[in-house]
Amino acid sequence: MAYQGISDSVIKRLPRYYRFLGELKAEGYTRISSRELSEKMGFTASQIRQDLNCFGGFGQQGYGYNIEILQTEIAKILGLDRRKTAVLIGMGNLGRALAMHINFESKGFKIIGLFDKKESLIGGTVKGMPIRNISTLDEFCRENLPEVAFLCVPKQTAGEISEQLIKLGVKGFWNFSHYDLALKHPEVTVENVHFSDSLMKLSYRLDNK
Amino acid sequence: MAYQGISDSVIKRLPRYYRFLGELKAEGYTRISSRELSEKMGFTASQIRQDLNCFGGFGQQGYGYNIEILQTEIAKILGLDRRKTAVLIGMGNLGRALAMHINFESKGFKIIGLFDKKESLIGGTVKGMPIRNISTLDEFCRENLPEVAFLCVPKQTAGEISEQLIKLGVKGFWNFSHYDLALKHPEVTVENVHFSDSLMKLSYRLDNK
DNA sequence: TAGATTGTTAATCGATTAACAATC
DNA sequence: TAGATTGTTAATCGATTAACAATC
Repeated sequence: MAYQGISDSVIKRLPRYYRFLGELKAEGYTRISSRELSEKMGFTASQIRQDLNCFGGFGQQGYGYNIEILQTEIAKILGLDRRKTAVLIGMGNLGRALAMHINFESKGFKIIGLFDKKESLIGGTVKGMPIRNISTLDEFCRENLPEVAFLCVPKQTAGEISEQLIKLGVKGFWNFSHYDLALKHPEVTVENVHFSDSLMKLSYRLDNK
Repeated sequence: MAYQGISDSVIKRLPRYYRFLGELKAEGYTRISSRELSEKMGFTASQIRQDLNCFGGFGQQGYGYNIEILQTEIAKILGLDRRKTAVLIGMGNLGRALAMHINFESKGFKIIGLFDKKESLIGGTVKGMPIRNISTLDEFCRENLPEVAFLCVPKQTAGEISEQLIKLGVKGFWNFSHYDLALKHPEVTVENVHFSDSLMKLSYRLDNK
């Protein structure tokens, strides 16, 4: 089931629904109405019903939504149940923090390879996985066919490496560099995390609230 | 100069303008038209002119925009020239990565204190700054009055600590936890960075492109 | 059945794009 | 002056909110 024509505005709210439903489930709730959910989440009830109805009628008139079922449906929509393989490029502080911190499995990803170019890092392990020499990336990818790459390298390196990865069949990037991947390669999926953009927004809002 | 009524849609594009103008400047350009900039950035020329005119007429008819001046103006709008003091709470992998990786000064921030509760971390240093015991946070804040906190603690801890910080006068948060600070404290400024939301969006788009 | 709440259509609001007069 | 390009108003498009009929 491939959805299309669903706007980004809707998609960006789905992880939040997923998270809140998980919390409600953990608190022992089994059902909830769009009005109650709206109060907890800060969206309007109307928006919640609109959003969910992009993907199907998960609710029941007069009753509301079954939390367990709804959360499972959203997980399916987000593709969390389909395991995607990933390589992590760049094992500096950030790459290491991601590798150690994040529960990738629960978000539908599995890291199958860690890479860096720095001699002092190569051969070390993180969470039991060896850090490989970036010079072996080509060979590794041809053998293991990762679908996605997490890019934790500086801007200067990002261009070359992403080019290489795309040729090797990588279809998506989680991009922490300031290299403008989406602009250069519109054919692949790019999700950016730009810390400095985020900080600048915070800066603006502190002064203009 | 406090702007208001400027929409979030506009604000979120400002860091990108700032970044691209910096690159153009580094490449030796001195002027650019909205049309040329639109081709480089992937926005429409119309949007660029609209965005910039929220804050003033920085261009010149028949000429375009002076890159140096425009970038400086955007820096002022974003408040990058006004130094805000910050404490970083939580020196696990993520907190450490941020402290080491990011050039806070150029984004208008200065970290004045690092905190954790873990005995093994306390007393260590990162970039020459000592990691302090979280139990001394109260005292430290009363003396040094940080304006902002970077929150790199797990969800369970985030509620209590943010409460404490708000009482101590902290006005803004860079929030990496899943604790819903903005919902609980609408009076403070909150900028969230949610890795898992970002990953889930990537997951969705991989399947539905 | 009566009450509640969804799914869905219509109305409103806001953001983006297009057009063009002002002006450098 | 003629050409270029902004600043700004008007038109369009999309997203959010409101309303309500369908239905559990």
